[in-house]
Amino acid sequence: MQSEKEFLSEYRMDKYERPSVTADIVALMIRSTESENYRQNSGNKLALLLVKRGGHPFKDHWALPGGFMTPGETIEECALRETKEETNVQPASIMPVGVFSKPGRDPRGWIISNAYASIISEDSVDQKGQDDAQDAQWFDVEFDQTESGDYSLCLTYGDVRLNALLTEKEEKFGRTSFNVKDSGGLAFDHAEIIASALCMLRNNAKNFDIIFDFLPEKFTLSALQRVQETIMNISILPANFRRKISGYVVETDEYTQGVGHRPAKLYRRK
Amino acid sequence: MQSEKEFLSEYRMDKYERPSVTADIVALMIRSTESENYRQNSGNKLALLLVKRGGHPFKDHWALPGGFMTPGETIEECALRETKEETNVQPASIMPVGVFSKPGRDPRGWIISNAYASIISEDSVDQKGQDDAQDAQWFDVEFDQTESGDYSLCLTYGDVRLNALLTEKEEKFGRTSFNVKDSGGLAFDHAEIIASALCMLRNNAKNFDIIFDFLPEKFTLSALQRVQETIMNISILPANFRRKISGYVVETDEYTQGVGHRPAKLYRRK
DNA sequence: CAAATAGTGTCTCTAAGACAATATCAC
DNA sequence: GTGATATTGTCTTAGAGACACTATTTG
Repeated sequence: MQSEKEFLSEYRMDKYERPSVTADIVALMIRSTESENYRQNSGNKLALLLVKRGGHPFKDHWALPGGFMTPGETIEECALRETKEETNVQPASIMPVGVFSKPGRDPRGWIISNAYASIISEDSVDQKGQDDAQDAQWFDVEFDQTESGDYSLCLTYGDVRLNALLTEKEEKFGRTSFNVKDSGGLAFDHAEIIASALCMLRNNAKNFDIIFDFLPEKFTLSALQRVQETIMNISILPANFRRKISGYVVETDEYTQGVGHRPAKLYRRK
Repeated sequence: MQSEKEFLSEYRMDKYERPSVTADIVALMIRSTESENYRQNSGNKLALLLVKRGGHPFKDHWALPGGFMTPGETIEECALRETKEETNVQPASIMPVGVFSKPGRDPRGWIISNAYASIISEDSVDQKGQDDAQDAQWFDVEFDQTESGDYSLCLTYGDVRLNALLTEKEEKFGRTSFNVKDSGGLAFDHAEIIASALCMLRNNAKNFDIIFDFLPEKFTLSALQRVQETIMNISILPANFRRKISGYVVETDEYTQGVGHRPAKLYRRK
């Protein structure tokens, strides 16, 4: 009779074929857009980090940052490590998006992707340091449902414009999955991953689960409101937003200064 | 300059070390418990399928069914296949629970688990066929929060009683993760996986996302209500449940028969 | 008729959306 | 003062929970 110790010493991992496992990162940030009027608050745009692929496959196409899982780390640690490597920043939080494992999704072979959304707060990003370092750029994100029911994902950076088109495949357990009609030039199945992540982000923004992570520690309520509006692509009446959020924040005794209008109290997450 | 075709023909998958990937299945069913009174409707209990391990490691311990992912299938297909192999039944739906990849979680080596909850409707299970076939058994589930804030997971099948104890580690994005204080004899990190799945199940039962999958195509509203009550471990007033569910069901013109009291209309999912 | 579930109506309370009104700063 | 945002208050409406009541079957 074999003991467990004996069994383990003789166990061969290469008995079965194994896939390569990656973590792919949907790194998201909310950027403020300058307004022409010095009095007006800045607007907000959702931004997504893409990397231009330097090698095959999908050479010169834009792709999500990510990389292979290595022994001794969890898949979440892998996602954090990859985010840090590509953005030079510790994300405020990472959110699991799903496992993408359709055969043929990667021409190199059997590679399955664990997708994570990485929430980055604008103030923590060293815009310069990471921009010239490599072909990584923050793209503006537009993600809308068309009249026909399909979803249009539009990513722009300067003159570069990636326009993907997707159909809703299934809506289960609060997660939406997609079929890609047109990848818009994005590498692999990354259009599908991005759309899934954005849908999930919108769902989680409803209950204030992630909106704090886009902002620094202290923030105004209207900045927080703009984050939720930007993510969910809706507009909210300030009075109602304040009432709903009141249970999730605590006020500090600090105020904004020199904003050209009445200063706002700064709040902290409760 | 190398073309993509050339690159791919020379690409070696074994350049990096790779993990083994499994799908582990939290197969759940709602079993009706007989009542002593012929007039009373049957009660409900949540049941979970466990397999007694025949070989090392964790020989003779109870574990979740599951198995290694094979080339040419998605991880969801793998979960469906494994469920079918262990329960002899096509699950009504599978719900992703999470990826469990902590180093050391499996003594055999680098093995990461994709956990899925499989919802099985009672009428579809061939209780006998699968029971004597192997050491797979349906356990009654009790999952409660104690006064101290910890969670107690109690699984019983006849005289077998597995009693696990867990602490809440984190609650993010509507998902709860756990630390295992006492595995109760369950193999690997399966106590942690089961607790995560049950939490997620409760969350999804709120919005009626999964409760239909536990029942046959046609059902009474009170049966549906008992499913939600069983999963969420709460009790609901029938009048209020009917009002909330009314938008998600359509009535048929059939009724229950010979139940010892007023017959109920059968409904179908909308 | 009794026991049990099926099914309806209504009251209250809370929370969300709409909107009006006031407060306060930089210029 | 003007223009902008900050902040508060209130009206209305939708939905959830509680509860009382009626309906229908089997034995």
